Amino acid sequence: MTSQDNELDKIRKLCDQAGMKLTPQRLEIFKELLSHEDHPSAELIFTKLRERLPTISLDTVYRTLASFDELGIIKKLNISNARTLFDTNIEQHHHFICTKCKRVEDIHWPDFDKANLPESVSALGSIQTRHLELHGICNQCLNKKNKG
Amino acid sequence: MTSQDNELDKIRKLCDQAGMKLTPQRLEIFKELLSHEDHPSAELIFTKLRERLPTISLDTVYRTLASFDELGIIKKLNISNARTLFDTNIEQHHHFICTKCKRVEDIHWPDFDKANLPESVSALGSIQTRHLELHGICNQCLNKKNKG
DNA sequence: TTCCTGATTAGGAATTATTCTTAATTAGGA
DNA sequence: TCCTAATTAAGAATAATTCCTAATCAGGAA
Ligand SMILES: [Mn+2]
Ligand SMILES: [Mn+2]
Ligand SMILES: [Zn+2]
Ligand SMILES: [Zn+2]
Repeated sequence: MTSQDNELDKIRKLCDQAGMKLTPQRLEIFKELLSHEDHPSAELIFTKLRERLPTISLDTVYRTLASFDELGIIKKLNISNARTLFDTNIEQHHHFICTKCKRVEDIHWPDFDKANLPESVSALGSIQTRHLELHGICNQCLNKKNKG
Repeated sequence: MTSQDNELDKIRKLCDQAGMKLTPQRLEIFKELLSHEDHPSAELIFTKLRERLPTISLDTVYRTLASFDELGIIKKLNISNARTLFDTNIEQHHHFICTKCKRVEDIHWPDFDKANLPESVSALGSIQTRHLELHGICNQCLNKKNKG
């Protein structure tokens, strides 16, 4: 059993539990997501997918990604005010964002994930998730600067 | 000398340093920002401002807020994929965001601001700012739920 | 099988936040 | 006063996302 089969089992179960049909479109969007390790946009998924599924519509991609987000299969990100990105990695992690080239890299920091929040925070409400954004200049952009 | 005079001095100096004229529009937008302790949108500033400056244009508000952001007078926030919010508080701080009502509250956590980042992070590039987003349900929404 | 029903989709129109274009206005310096 | 560069108002344009609707699909009942 390949790792993809494993993932396909997962989506079948999740759709079933949610009472959502696993249509060919949903299945293909899911498979396309599997081939992206990073943070694709709906537009990118749509464009790639159209190569082998020419009749897919952008609306279906948006709708399906929203459903997948609700099911917890992917995560919608709000890290730029341009297009929404989707995270194919649902493990708890954070992000580094290059202010020059907008590159988004995963950051893992389990010690921080476990750290207690200040007391003043619990006074605001019930906290469910924490997400750290580190902004700066990535190495690639730093190199360009030094050379150019 | 009132606290507002103090702030007005600040904007005069900053505009001067940046070689940017302090036009009546920019001054009024700045004064309007002073009256918002929270995270107003460009639209809100525009609407409020139009009451006493009926000819102001939305474009000028957007342009000026972008300039103020570049000068470091305010901070553009990307916490939702709806309208951009601007932070009138430029001191280092973080945010709690209610997933129900979209309320945005400031969080101060100086110990975290001083904490060293993991080594793997410095390998990605040069970090300039850190911004933590805590997502959850605010007390007001929790109360509504219990009552309703 | 055939019919019915509800879910889903494709396609395009609509929405909406933001930016762009352009002509008019402003203010300061020669 | 005249010139020039910066800035503005107004509305058009852009672009990401959502909405609308008719067509398609799939599963169950008859
Ligand atoms: Mn990620
Ligand atoms: Mn704030
Ligand atoms: Zn970069
Ligand atoms: Zn709330």
